[in-house]
Amino acid sequence: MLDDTDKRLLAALQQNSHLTTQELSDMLNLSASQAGRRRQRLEAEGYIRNYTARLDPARLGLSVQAFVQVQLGTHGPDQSQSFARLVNLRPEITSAWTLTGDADYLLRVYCEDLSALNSLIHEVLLRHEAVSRVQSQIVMDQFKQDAPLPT
Amino acid sequence: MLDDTDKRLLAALQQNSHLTTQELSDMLNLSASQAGRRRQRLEAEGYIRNYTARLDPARLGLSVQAFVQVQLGTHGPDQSQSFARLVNLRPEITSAWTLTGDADYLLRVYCEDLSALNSLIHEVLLRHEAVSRVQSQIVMDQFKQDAPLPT
DNA sequence: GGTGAAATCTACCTAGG
DNA sequence: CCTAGGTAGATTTCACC
Repeated sequence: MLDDTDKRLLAALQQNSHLTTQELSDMLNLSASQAGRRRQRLEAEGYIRNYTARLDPARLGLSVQAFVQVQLGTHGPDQSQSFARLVNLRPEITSAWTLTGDADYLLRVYCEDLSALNSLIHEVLLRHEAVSRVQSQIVMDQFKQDAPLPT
Repeated sequence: MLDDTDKRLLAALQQNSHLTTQELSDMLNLSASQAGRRRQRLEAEGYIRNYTARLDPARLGLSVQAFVQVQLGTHGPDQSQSFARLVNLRPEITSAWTLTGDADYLLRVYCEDLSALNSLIHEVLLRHEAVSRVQSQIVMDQFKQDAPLPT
């Protein structure tokens, strides 16, 4: 199980994974070798899935973010698989979840502009045979952003 | 602007930010010094916001993920600020967005179990004076997960 | 908890277009 | 003059004590 120091270490790495073991050890009141050893143990035990770089969407020219809810009209496994393949092909769709409810999907999308979002909805999603309804909501502001997981 | 090598570098770092400059240079057919320099330049120009560790929610005992939509009944700036403060206080809420529509919020939450989610909804969110409606959908499956941003 | 060898990063230097 | 590749000193990691 995780003690309090483990939790603080995981919280710190979620905010900045480029902390050195020396910096970590200062934050946790540990020696550098102990901080490094804890990090290795938490990685080996599967608490840390991977280390990633977060980009700035606006800096990349991706000015429109949206969540798109999709409902399928026909609910067979074939339709679901075909829809999943479509989702995986589209780079604007960065994440996709299956939600409780009747074949209800939630997509997170990043587009250059509104017309690209509309094109995705009308010329890609609604064109798919199994899709019965699409509803999008554009993100105006993200006022809490990827806070550390509650441990 | 970004050339093709920059884009591939950013895509690689989004999937594994612990790649060494040597590994990056192999992937990009560059020398190690050039790969490191490009990385520095992209950081300095603001394309990379930060480097983070992604944890495994299930490994941490967070077995329930959900998206919660919240509508406020009264729409003044005071109510919004008060609601934003509440959101920031709750560790289960890891992200929060303001969406198009009338004071409509989307929250991403991670809970230990269903009862913790219900407690968050009924004893925290619905207790707030400005909240008029709360609708939650539980994540059954994430079939696309934080793909690299389309560059 | 500490230490040292190995790996890694990065500032500087040189070469080529 | 700008971009690419090489090198060496400094930093960081990690296996061992």
